[in-house]
Amino acid sequence: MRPLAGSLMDIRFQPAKMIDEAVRAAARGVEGFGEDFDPQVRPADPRFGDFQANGVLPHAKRARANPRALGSALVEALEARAALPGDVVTFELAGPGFINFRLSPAYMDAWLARFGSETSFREAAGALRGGERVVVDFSSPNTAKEMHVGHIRSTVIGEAVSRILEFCGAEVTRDNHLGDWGTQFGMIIWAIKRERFDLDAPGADPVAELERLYKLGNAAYKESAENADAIRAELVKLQRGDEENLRIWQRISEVSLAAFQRVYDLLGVRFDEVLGESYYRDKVEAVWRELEAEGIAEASEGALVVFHPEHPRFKKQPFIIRKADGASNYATTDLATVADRVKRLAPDEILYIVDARQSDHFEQLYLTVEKWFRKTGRKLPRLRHLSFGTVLGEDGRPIKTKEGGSVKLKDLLREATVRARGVVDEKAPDLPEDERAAIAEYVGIGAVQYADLAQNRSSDYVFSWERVLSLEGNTAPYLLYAVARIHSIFRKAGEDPAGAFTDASPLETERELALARKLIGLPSALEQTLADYRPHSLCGYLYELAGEFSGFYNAEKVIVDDAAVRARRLRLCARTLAVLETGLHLLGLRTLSRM
RNA sequence: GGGGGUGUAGCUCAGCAGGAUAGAGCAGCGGUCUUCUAAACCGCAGGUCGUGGGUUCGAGUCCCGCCGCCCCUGCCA
Repeated sequence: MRPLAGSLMDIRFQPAKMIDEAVRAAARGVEGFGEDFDPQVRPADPRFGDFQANGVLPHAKRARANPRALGSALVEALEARAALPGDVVTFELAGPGFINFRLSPAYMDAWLARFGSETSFREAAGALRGGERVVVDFSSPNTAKEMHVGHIRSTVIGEAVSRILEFCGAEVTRDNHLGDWGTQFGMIIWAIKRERFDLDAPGADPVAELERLYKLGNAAYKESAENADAIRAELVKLQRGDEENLRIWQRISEVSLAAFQRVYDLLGVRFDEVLGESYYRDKVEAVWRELEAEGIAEASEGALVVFHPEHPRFKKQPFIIRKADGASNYATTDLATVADRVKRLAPDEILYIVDARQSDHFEQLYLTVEKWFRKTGRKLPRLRHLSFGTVLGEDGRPIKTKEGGSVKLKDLLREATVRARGVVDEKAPDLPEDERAAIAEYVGIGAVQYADLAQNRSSDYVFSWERVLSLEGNTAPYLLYAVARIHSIFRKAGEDPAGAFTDASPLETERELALARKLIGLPSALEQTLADYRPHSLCGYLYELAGEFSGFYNAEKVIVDDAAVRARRLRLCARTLAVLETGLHLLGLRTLSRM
């Protein structure tokens, strides 16, 4: 005999799944439902319950049946099966044919007892994406240049998506696909040699020096044909493997990476692989050879291109994989990259966290890879371009400095910290200096990360310091404050959030139940976030949870004399803390115990 | 010209494969600190969901037309 789908002895991390399975099983025995019936179990408006099944309505429509009649037959079958006993969840037919489900307070207590820490959440969530291998391609700055605001969304979203995937059981490879083999190197190398610039003593701000040298070379290139020839010659020497130029190039990469790493450390970003375009330089020949041999690529206007005759647009718009001058471009390296990743890592999915302007490029890349891999018998992973919009200034134009240049990421993060410091000094002047500095960094940088993540990634967003660092609304400071307040409660109570709270009496008040309901919504929030890789879903959930907590905190005294009430409220606090901290960590933020 | 994105409250945004009375925050107005952090909470007010059709029991969500803004459209990435 199969164990019951739900019982207080066997608490599932995802109550929605428990309900879904029970409804499907019940439907199999009811006239009018087929195997294809999808109950469409969703989190519900609290007015109606914890979950609702909407599937009866569209099913009745297809079957030209009365939805109420179908619905009540299904509800009866559900009652008869006892897979969802009344001490676990109650349900009823409502409205035109919805089925509303309400988890019992006893079930909520049991859930809170069973799942209580980042570790237990991680274990349970591991089923969501267990066994999948995913490559996440993100950040990808160009060496010899500063990281600027243009890199922030890719970096922050990529890290958050990676963390969430890992948390849900996937085996993730984070790859920083650096732009480290471009034409800029001819200019820089030329300028470095001319200045006899010492790359081993590059000064306080090495990347700024590199940018200066690049500009010098760039100006010289335009200045005279003689310079231009010399600069091109340096690039050719590098690409042919000239030892000195390769050594300079290598040093430039090291200096750049060290600077990137400082930004990554602030943002909590790490990579498993840093394979820039240079890594693929001996792999592009094979791409050209294979695509030509398979008849996928053709010569056109001197270049090697791929057309897709079956596609309305790409039958005319070429995917250029070799320039007329014989050089590779990013299409070439992206093709080589997919082949290399498939060979080494055999991923099920590759995610490209790249801005929306490059969607044509990725569409063409996928079409090409599909044909190429099919013909050559390679395993085709799912390829997904997770596009995102532009960061705009308050004038609605892409964000720039007053001078019109691009805003450097390290300057942005520094300004965030400085601004946050001002608030900390005002709000918490009694804390020691070093702690105020730490709070300012966590809050300031977290605020910038969060502002980016809380926004639906597909739209542009307007960056405003006032809103980012606001202490109200869906912001990092608000969430971090909620976390700090909960820590404070435990300090005051002299208890440990990791405690067992065995004395806890059953949840009772409306506020308690509402908060518990929201806590149990974590799995649904993770699922929804993963469904389309949109971290703002998780942000929205955390914000609602923090709001629910604030309401609870304001209405119900936690530290009370009655030991049982105190224990159950402390347990709610501990669980809220665990979910908030888990969620914020998944987004890449660092949390605080005081602020 | 073709394609993609976007248009929801004064502002910034949510609204999950169509589902129950469209939600937040800011700004505005009014309340709440002798009690666990007031960086908080509670309340009031604010909407022809760009626009015109269509599909159906039901449309902010799907389809078609139109309008505004952003972006892409052969050798940058």
